[in-house]
Amino acid sequence: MQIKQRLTEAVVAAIEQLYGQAIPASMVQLDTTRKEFEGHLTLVVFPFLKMSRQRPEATAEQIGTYLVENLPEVVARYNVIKGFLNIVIADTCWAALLDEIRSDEQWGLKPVTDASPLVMIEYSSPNTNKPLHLGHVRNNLLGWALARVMEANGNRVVKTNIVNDRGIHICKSMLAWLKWGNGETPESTGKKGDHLIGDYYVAFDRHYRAERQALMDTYIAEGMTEEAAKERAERESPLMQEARQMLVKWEQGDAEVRSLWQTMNSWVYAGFDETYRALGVGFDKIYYESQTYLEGKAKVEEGLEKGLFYRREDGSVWADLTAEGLDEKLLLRSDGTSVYMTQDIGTAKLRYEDYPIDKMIYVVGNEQNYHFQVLSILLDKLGFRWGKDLVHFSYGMVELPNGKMKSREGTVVDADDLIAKMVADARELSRDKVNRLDDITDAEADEIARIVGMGALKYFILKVDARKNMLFNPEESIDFNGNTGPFIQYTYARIRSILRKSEQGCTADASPSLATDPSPKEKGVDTFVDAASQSTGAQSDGAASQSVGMLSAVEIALIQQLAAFGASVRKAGTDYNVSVIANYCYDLAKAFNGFYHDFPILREEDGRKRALRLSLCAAVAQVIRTGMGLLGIEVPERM
RNA sequence: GCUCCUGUAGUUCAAUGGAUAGAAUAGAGGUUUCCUAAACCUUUGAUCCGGGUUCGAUUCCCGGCGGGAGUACCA
Repeated sequence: MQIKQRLTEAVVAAIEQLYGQAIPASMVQLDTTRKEFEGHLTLVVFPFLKMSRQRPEATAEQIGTYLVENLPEVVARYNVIKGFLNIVIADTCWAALLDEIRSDEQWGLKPVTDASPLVMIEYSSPNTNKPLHLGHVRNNLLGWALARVMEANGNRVVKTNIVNDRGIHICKSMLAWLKWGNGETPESTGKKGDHLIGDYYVAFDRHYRAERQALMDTYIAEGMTEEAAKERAERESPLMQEARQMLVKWEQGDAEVRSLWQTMNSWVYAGFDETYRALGVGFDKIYYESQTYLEGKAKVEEGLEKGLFYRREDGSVWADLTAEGLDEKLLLRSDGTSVYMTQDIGTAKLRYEDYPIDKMIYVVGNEQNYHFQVLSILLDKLGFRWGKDLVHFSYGMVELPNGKMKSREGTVVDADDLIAKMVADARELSRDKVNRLDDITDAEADEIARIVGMGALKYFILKVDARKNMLFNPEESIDFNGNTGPFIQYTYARIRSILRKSEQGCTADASPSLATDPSPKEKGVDTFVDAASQSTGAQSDGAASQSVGMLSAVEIALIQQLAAFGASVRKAGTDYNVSVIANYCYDLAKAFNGFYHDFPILREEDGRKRALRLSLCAAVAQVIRTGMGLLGIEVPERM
C-alpha cells in the first residue's frame, strides 16, 4: 500500500531527525486504527521510547507534529492516546488510491516473469483403488489455491500430481474384480470408474476379513493365543497371498496382469478427471509411481555407493539419521523392492531433470510430517538443491462427528456425492429466490447453482487454517448464510447488478457513471481529487457516518480495506496460508454490505458522489473477484 | 516412552507481542412502498491450569492437564 509505505519512510526520517537514530523500516508498526478512535492508521510508539527518552505521549506528539509538517499531502492531522499515534490520512490520498485500484485489473498481485522463481507444487496424489473423499477434496482445494497464491506473489508455478498407481492396494481391487466382477465395466454398470474399482476394493476387504476370522477361529481352537492366531491368519490368508502374487507378477511385467492393470486404472482416471473438473483443479505435469519407483531404486543404489546409506546383512538398505536427531530409515526392503520413501526419491529425480526447480512444495496431510522431515534430509544428502528447504504444506485431517474417515469401514464422505449435494442444495435454495430473476433460463439457473454450491463447499474448507484438523458434520449441511462463500458471491452479484443498471441508465441520460466509462484511464483522478480537495476544510468529529466532503468515513474505511488486499496476498504467500485470503474477502464483503445498506448509490442525486460510489462498488467487485479467484472460487453475475 | 501438531463463546472459525479478544451459527428482538432480505441492525455468551520474559501475552518460554498424529520391510 502506497500510503503506508510513504508513512513508514516519513517515520524513519522523523526518528532520524528528532532523536538522531537510524532505524530499520521493520520497527515502524502501523496498524489500522481501532474504530473507536479518530484516524486511519495508528503508529505504535513504544519501540521508540528508548531513543526519545520521553514519555509515550510526548514522543507521539513530536512524531505527529513532524509528520504533519513534512508530509502534509498524506497526513491531515493526528491525535495521541497513550502510546498510540492515530493518523488521519488526507481524503485526496484515498481518492487517488481508488483510481489506482480501478486502473489495474490485477491490482494487488505481483507480476510473473521468465525470471521469477520456479515453484513446483505437488498436490492431490491419489491412490488408484478408490474414489476421492472429503480428505482429498481438502487437499485438492488447498493445493490449487496455494498455487494461485504463489503465482500472485510473483512465482512461476508448476502444479504436479504423483499418482500412486501401483502396489498391493490396486492388486486387491483387480483380484476382487476377477473373482466376483462378472466382467463388469463402467459402461455396463453406468458407474463412474473410480467408484466401481472402489467397490471391489471394499469387496476384497470384506472377503478377506471373513476369511481371516475363520482362520483365526481355527487356530485359536487349536490352542494358539489370539494375537498369534491373528498374525498367522494374516500371513496365510489365501486371498492375501494371491494379491501378493499378483503384485510380484506385476513387477515382473506379466502381460496379463499388466493389461488388466491398465484397463482398470484407465477407468479410475476417467472417474478422477470428472471429479477434478467439478472441483475446478488441474495439473501441469502428472507423474506415475509405476514410472518413478525404479528411478528411486537407482538413486538409492547410487547413495549406497557414495557411502550415504548402508546395507544390512539381510540385504535391506537403510539411512542412518541419528546424527540429525532422527531414527534409522528403511529405503529398500531385503527383497530389493522399494518403499514409499524410495518412490518419493525417484519422483524427485525425474522432476529435477524436468524442471529448474527453485522451491518444492508438497501438499500432503500432517500424518506424514515425519516422512517429509526425513525426505528433506535424504534429498539434501543426495544433492538436490531444493531438498533442504522443501516445504511440506502440512494440513490437518477432516474429522467427522464420530471420528476419522476410514475408507474400509465406509465412514467416508464421498467427493462426488458431496459435490452433487452442494449443487442440488444451492439449486433448491435459489428456487425461493428466483422470483427476482424472472427472466432466468434453466441452464443459467443450473450454472448459478453450480457456482454457488461449489463456492459454499470451497469456502467452507479454505477459510480454515490448513494446519488445523477440521470438523465436518454430514447431518448439518454446509451453510449458505453468514460467513460463507455464497455471502461473498451474493455481495458480488449485487454490485454487478448495480453496475449493469448504471450502464443502462448512463446511456439513457449520460450521467457521469464511471462504471461505463469506455476509457478507465481518463476517468476518476481529476474528478475525485477535485471533489476531495474542496472538502479539506471540513473537519470530521469522528462520528462514524458523518461525511467528510465527498468521502464519508464509511467509504474511506472501505477504500482502506481494499488497500490492504496486497498485504493479505503477501501474507498468504509467505505464511503459506490461503485462509488469509478467504477471511479478507469475507471482511471486505461484510464491510461493503454495511455501506450498501446505508448509502444510496444509483439513487444518489449528487452526480459526483454517485460516480465515486459506483467506482467504489466496481473496485470492491474487482477485488472480490480477484481474491475469490485466488481460492479457486467463481463469482456469479447474478444469484 | 519419545517426537510433532493442537486447546478461544453452546457449536464452527478469527486475532505480524498492541488499545475494550473479533465473526458466523444457535438463542432473544427488530428492519422491505427504496440499488437483489443468500442482506442489514440490536442483544446474550469465550482465551484449559500454573509460573516466567516486558511498558504490554490468546500470541513467546518453562511445567502440568486435555485432544490429534507419527514413531511399520503399509502407502
